[in-house]
Amino acid sequence: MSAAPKHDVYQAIADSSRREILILLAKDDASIKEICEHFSISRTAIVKHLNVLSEASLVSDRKVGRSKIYSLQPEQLAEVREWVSYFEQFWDNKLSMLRHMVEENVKE
Amino acid sequence: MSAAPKHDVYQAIADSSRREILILLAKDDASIKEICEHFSISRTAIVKHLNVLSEASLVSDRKVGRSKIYSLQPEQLAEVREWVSYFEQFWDNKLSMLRHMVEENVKE
DNA sequence: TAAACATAAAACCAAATGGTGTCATATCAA
DNA sequence: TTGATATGACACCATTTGGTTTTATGTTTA
Repeated sequence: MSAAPKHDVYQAIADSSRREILILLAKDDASIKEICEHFSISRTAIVKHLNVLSEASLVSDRKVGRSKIYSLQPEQLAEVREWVSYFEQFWDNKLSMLRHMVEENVKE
Repeated sequence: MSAAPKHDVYQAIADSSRREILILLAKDDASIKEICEHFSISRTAIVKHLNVLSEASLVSDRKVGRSKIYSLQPEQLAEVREWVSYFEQFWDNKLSMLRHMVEENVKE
């Protein structure tokens, strides 16, 4: 569907600032300036984090006037979800059993 | 429940060698030597990865004779699963809706 | 006891990471 | 047109990361 991401999604979500940015964007699209207002670090640092998220295809952006608006694009998180779910059988409980059963049935 | 991990779980799973080690340990406990046999990097590098996983409480170890046996301890992955699942509502489908509904009911 | 084995520990290194500050460019508004 | 605003682009820095090699220690086993 798209070029191989330079930064993989695991690396992208390894940083807590980047995870916070994703949570922010889940609530609403935001410009760089708006995102910066939620953090104490410099704009340059935020932009770097946004670039990492962008390379991992976790966000998209569009230019509007002099603003650059970022949107959440969470599809790549599915890879993480699937990787983690492999391990659920080892720490398990009724809930994850049910989830596994449901997913297996749906896939068929 | 336990001391705060020095390395958090997101950082621990950010590296692909460490993810592979976890997959390996999911199949069976293994000594450092056995783990090394699955990789081309040096034993020292493997030991460092194991230390990171250990600090994140994703593995435990026990000494048996001259061997050190590592075991998977996947409970901390629940944090990642929960974080990721927050985003499912933004990309997913009937399946995640069902999952969310099921979980909400179970928790009550 | 001596050789072989499995791990531990330390010193070192290049590159990546997460951060900074400064200056330039484009756009909007008065 | 001019000033304020929002972003882009650099250059720089300290620390961490992922890797190496070398040397030492503890444990079997022949």
